[in-house]
Order: sequence, then structure tokens, then C-alpha cells
Amino acid sequence: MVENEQDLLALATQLSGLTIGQLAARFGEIVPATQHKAKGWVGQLIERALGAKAGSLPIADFPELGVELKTIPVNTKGKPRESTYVCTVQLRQQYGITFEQTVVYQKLRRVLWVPIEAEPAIALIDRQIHAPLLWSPSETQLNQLREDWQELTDMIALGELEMISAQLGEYLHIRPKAADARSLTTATNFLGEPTMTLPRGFYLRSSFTEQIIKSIDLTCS
DNA sequence: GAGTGATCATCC
DNA sequence: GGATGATCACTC
Repeated sequence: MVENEQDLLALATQLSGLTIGQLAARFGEIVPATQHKAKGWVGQLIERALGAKAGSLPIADFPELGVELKTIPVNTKGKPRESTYVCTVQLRQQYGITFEQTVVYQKLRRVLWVPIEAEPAIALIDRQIHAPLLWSPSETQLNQLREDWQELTDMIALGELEMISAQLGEYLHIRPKAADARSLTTATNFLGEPTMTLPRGFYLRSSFTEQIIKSIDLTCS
């Protein structure tokens, strides 16, 4: 059981260098041949290895520590291959919410990043777990996120959700987050009336996570 | 359905 | 080749 950040980081560091296959073997898990039908599998394996337990609750993975766990697929140059999901977007109108009160901020204030090798040419079972990084956003990063969040949140508050595309937001943006394109959830339209729409999620662009992941080399060299 | 874990697949 | 929109698996 991990009791503090130091223990958590130490445990995550012990995993670095292992392959997905080696870690899976410790838990008697069979590694899927492909992630096509097992998209969150690696993330859940790491969660298990580190003792994360928040499950599907909308809170940090390590509630006592206030730390969120994020695995991030990287190529051989250590660059993220995908954007990173943060949380579901609250689409019903909320007034006077500050960025610091949002789930976005709560999730990102303290994150344990675990980069995972994700070259298509390398079989999933042979991919290596990289050195972890315990991170908090800098003032600059926080301001960048707050700006994007404010812009997008303002549009939602004005009922302009349908005008939001993934192109908006320099570092934090909004994309669909659902089982499929037919999923529906309640939002508020420009008339202030309830309306059904596709559920959305906040995602971090890889240009943002790349900045973060880069700092691992600085701290380890 | 809503939330978690994400990657896939197509378009530009 | 990267970004965008769509999708998969699982839990409760």
C-alpha cells in the first residue's frame, strides 16, 4: 500500500524498464495481441501495479494523495502519440465556477505520468515502461489551461456547445467522449433549455504533454 | 447512462 | 503525419 508521494514515485520507478509482458506476468494477466479491443488495458495494468483504486469515480486515482495517474503512449523519441483524456465535460449550465473548482484542475494539479513505449512496430507485450514523472502544472501552464478552459466554458454557458470543435483551445480542447456517436447526455441550449447531445471530454493536446514529458530527461540526466 | 481507462480510423 | 471525431472495454 502506497502511503505518500515518495513511495508512489519509488514504486513507479521500479516498474520502469520492465516490458508490458513482464509486468502482466506478475499479475497472471494475458497480454492482448492488439489494443483494438483492449484500449484501456495498459492503463489499467499500471493502475493495478501501483495500487490505484478510484475505479470509475470522478476523483483522483490516489484520493489520499490527491494524485492522478496517467499512462501516456510515446514513440521512440519520447514524444506523445496521442492526446490525453482529462475528464468529462460538464454540459449543464453552471454559474460562477472558477477554474480551481473544476474537475479539470482537480485532476491535473498533481499527476504521476508513466510513459509507455507505443511504436506500432513493437508488439504490445514487448513495449517498455519508461521512467515516471510526478508533476504539477507551472504558473505558465496553469494560465494556459485556464485560458482554454475559460473560452470553452463560456461557450457552453452561452449554449454554443454545438459550435465547439476540437480545433478550439490551444492546449486543452474538447472532443467526443462516448460509447459511440449515438450516445446522448443532457446539455443546455442557447435558450437555456435542456437538450440532448453527444457527451464530450476535455483532452490535453500532445503539444502540451510533450512539454511535460520532456522534463523527465532533465531530471534524470 | 456516466464515469473510468484510452486507442482507432479517417480526414485533412 | 498529425489532428479530429468515433469507438472499445469495463464498472457501477
